[in-house]
Amino acid sequence: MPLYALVDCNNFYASCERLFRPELKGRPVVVLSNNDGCVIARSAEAKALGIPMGAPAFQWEHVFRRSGVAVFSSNFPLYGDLSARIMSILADMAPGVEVYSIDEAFLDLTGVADPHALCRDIRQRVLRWVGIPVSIGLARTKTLAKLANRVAKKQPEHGGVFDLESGQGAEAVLAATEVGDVWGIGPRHTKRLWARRVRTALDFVRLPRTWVRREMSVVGLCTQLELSGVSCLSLERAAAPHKSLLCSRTFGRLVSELSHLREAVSTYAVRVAEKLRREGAEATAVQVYISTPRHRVNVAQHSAQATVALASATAHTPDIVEAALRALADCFREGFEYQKAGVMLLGLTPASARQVSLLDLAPEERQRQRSLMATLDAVNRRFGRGALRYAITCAPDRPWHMRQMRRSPRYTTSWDELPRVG
DNA sequence: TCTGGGGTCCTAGGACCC
DNA sequence: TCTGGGGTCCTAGGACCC
Repeated sequence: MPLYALVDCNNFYASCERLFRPELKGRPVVVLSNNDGCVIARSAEAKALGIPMGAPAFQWEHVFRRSGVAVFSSNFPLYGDLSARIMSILADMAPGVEVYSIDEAFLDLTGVADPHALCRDIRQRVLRWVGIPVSIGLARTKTLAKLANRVAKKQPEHGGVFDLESGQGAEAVLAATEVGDVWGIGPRHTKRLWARRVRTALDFVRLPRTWVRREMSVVGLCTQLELSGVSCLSLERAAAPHKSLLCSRTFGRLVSELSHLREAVSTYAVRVAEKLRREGAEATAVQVYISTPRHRVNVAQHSAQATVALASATAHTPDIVEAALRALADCFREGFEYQKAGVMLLGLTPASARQVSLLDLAPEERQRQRSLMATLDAVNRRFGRGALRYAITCAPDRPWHMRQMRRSPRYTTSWDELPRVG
């Protein structure tokens, strides 16, 4: 029988921030999304104050003040660095690891003699070496391991590790879990399931397979089978190459001028092209989207997207910027106040295995472009992002720049911001 | 005044081909 | 009166995840 573990960092971003501010132990901590828009992580104390996930920050400002909540802008370089340290510990200790997200990993513990003991050791080591508390759930399928993880988190008496295969088994846990809390069942399906009086994970398992297949596609069926103990999802040891890459931002304030949108879109195009080269990939199409605020009534709304195909697969920034600006011209309408824009690269292929096309540049010209980009990336790595910049992406302090008023120092990823000792 | 960013997969329907 | 059928590819939209 297969055995999976799900390792999940507790309140990851909040735990990261607290790591460097020990005086915040026991105090409520929240981390805000980009643009300081909404709450994306909460310490246990912040949860106890009733602050929900995704809460708009401005609506909770009074609670932050009244209850002495430590509020941080998000600091993804810091979280990414701590995540990498944790993942490398897992890779050392477990036979198979799938890094599922920045704060989660599945382990394949099939055949391990004492999996529960191993998980306790993992938990101890991550806590001691990195300082981040994790919870671990064990079960015969990934979806059940997710469920077991919830139990490990919610019931401290288990010491942070819960094994669904021992004790009274899965059924009691399924009966005690709301169907919407199951991994793979989102708000839409939850609503429809409630309408059919399906309230718990156990109710869901007992639905006819044919109904689940028809109404929730093979994805829903897979979830149902996994909950019943039949493993459909296997461990993906190697990360699959990306099929698309995106850079998008909400603006610091609304933008109606095309020239500002062109600056923003160019900036995002440059950024996403850097990601593309870091992955060793090339794109075959560029998609741009722009939109006005979602949450307003009585204001003219407009959102649009346009896709421009590239002549051939490329990772050359000027080509990508040019295509993005053409797509933007297709989307843009005069007279609207835009709040957000994004640039997506589609049809990604490995740079090493490119298709030869009649429209291709001469090989020497392509080589010239590649060395130019490699030089650019090297300079920006060495001297910081934006050391070498395209003219159109423009200087700091543009009106569309996002707000980020409360960022913590980049303790582990920026020489200027290392923590001081003594 | 103020509501994130970055992904994946599935399905239905249309275009197109033979 | 009668107006094929099957396959593939692409796209848009929906749903989910963290």
